[in-house]
Amino acid sequence: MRLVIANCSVAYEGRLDASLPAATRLIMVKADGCVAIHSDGGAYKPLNWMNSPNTIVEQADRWIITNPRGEILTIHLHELFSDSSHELGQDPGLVKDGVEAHLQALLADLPESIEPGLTLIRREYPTAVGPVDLLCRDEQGKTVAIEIKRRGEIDGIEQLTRYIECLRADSSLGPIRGILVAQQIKPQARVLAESRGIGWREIDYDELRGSRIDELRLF
Amino acid sequence: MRLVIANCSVAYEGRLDASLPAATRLIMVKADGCVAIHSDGGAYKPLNWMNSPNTIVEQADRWIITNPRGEILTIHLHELFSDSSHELGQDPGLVKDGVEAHLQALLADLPESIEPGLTLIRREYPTAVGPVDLLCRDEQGKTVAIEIKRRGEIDGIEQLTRYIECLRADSSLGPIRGILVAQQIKPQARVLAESRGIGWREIDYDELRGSRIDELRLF
DNA sequence: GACTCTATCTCGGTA
DNA sequence: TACCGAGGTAGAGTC
Repeated sequence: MRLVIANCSVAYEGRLDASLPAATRLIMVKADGCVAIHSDGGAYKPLNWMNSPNTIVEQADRWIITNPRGEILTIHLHELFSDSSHELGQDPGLVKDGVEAHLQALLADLPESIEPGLTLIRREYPTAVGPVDLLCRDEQGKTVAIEIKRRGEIDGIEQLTRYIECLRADSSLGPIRGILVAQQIKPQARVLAESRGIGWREIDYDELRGSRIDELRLF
Repeated sequence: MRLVIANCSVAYEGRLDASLPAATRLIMVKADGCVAIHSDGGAYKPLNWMNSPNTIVEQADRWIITNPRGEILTIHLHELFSDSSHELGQDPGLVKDGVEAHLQALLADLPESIEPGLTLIRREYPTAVGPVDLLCRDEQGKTVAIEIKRRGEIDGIEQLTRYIECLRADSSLGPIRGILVAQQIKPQARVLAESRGIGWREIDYDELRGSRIDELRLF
C-alpha cells in the first residue's frame, strides 16, 4: 500500500463529472491498483476514487488513472509532503454474524418461532419475480410465503406482495398468505402490511439463536 | 490525519457482529475521530470502521472505540510498523455534475424530450407518500407523473406506483398515468412497468444537455 | 429526531 | 458478463 500526502486537485469523468479544488489530502493506492483520495473528515468514504482494474500513468505533476469502462481520474499534484509504501500482504478477510442469511437459516430451522404450527416447505422457493425466502404451511394446511429482513421497511412489503401475486397465479399451491419477519418493523411497513392483509412478526436474533441452542441440548 | 500500519485483529459489535483475524493493515484516524481499517485491496471500503461521533480509548495493546448508539470497535495491536500524523486542513469539497437532480432540472426545462406535447405542471409535486419528481400534462390533457432515475430499476417502478396510487385518490387531477425516465432501464423494471401499465423512456444526459444549449442559442 | 431518497453506492451471489 | 438483492449501507435533505 502506497500512502501519499500531497496538495492536489482532482477531476473525475465517468458515471458523472466531479472535481476537487486544490487542497492537502491523502492519496491511497492499494496493491490491486485502486486509488482513493481522502480528506481529513467525512467518514470512511473518499472524496474521489477509482477501483481496480485500472491503469495508472504517473507523470511529473499529475497521475492519470483510466479504467476499461472509459472512466478517467486525473490527480494534479501541486506539492508533495509524504510518500511511503508498506507491504501488508494478503488479508484473511472479515467474518460476519447476524446478517439476513443467518436469520433465514435460524428461522428455517425454527418456523414455529414465527407462528405456532408452521412447517417449512422449502427455503428460497423460486418464482418468476425472484425467490421467496421461506415457503411454509400453516396449521390449517394453507401455504404461507415468508419474507425475512433484518429491518422491516416498505420495500420488504412490496417484495412480499410481488411474490404472493406470483404464487397465487400457481393454482396448485392453493390459497396463499404472507408474513414479513424482521428484527424490527417500521410503523409505515406495519400499516402497509395490514392494509394488504399481510402479517408481520418481530423476532429477536439472540433469543432465536438461544432457542436453537436449547433445542440442540435436548438431544 | 493519523496513519498507523500495524499487525492487528479487530472485533465489531453493533448492528451485527464482525471480526478480523490478525494481519497487517492500515488504520486511518481522521480529524473528526472516525476510524477505518483498510487491507491492501478491495476498493475504497474499509474492512471495519467507526464513524464519528465516537470515543477512542487508547490502551497499550488495544484501542477501544465506542459510539453513542452502543456500537463497539476493538482493535488489538500486535505489532506496530508505522505511526504518522499529518495536518491536512479543511477540504473545500467536491463539485458534482450529472446526478439525478441535474437530470430533473434538464427534463423540467424540456418535458418534450420525454414525450411530444408534454408540458410541466410542477417539479417535486408533493403527495402523502413523498414528492413526485415531475407532474406533467400530456397532449390530451391527461395528468402524467414522471419518476426520474439515473438508473431505472424495480424500486423506481414501486416508487412511481405509490405516487400514482396516491394521486388517483385526488379526483381533481383526473385520470393519471406514469412514466419512468432514466438514462438506462433494466429489463426487470421494463417488465414490471409494462405489467402495471406504466410507461418508460430512456434518455441521454449529454444529448439532453446539448438540446438545451441549442434551445438557448435560439434566443 | 424520524423519515425519505440518492449513490461514481459497494459487495456478493448467480445465471 | 450482466443482473439482482443486501448493506453496520452512508449521506443529504425534509419535515
